[in-house]
Amino acid sequence: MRHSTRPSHSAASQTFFRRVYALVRQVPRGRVVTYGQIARALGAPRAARTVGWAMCACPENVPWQRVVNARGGISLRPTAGYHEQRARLKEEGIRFDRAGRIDLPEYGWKKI
DNA sequence: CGAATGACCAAGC
DNA sequence: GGCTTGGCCATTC
Repeated sequence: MRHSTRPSHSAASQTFFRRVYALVRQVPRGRVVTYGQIARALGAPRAARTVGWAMCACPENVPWQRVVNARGGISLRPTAGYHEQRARLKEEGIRFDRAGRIDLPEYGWKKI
């Protein structure tokens, strides 16, 4: 559907960001995915940084807290955002080890 | 259009 | 286990 009267160029573009958000929205509660996984799933295995940039501008309907780095850690520096993400994940039942990292084999979203 | 940006990643010490 | 370095890439200015 959609013949969308897009202003011009890039109907296929749709912006990489948008696809990132669409994917993150599918991550179930209590599960996490990494930036690299998202990049690979979108066909851009080397665009993990871009995924991170996308999260920086992520809209409200996206469970951004479920996106962590390849080591199972929270990428945000120990700021308010860091504590909020950690609190939200704990609230979803996810446990952190002493180094503040998540066990990806256990909590990683299997579907991706 | 060139340069800067950034919530990454893998490899090396 | 932790810190540093170089490479990556879509988006913004």
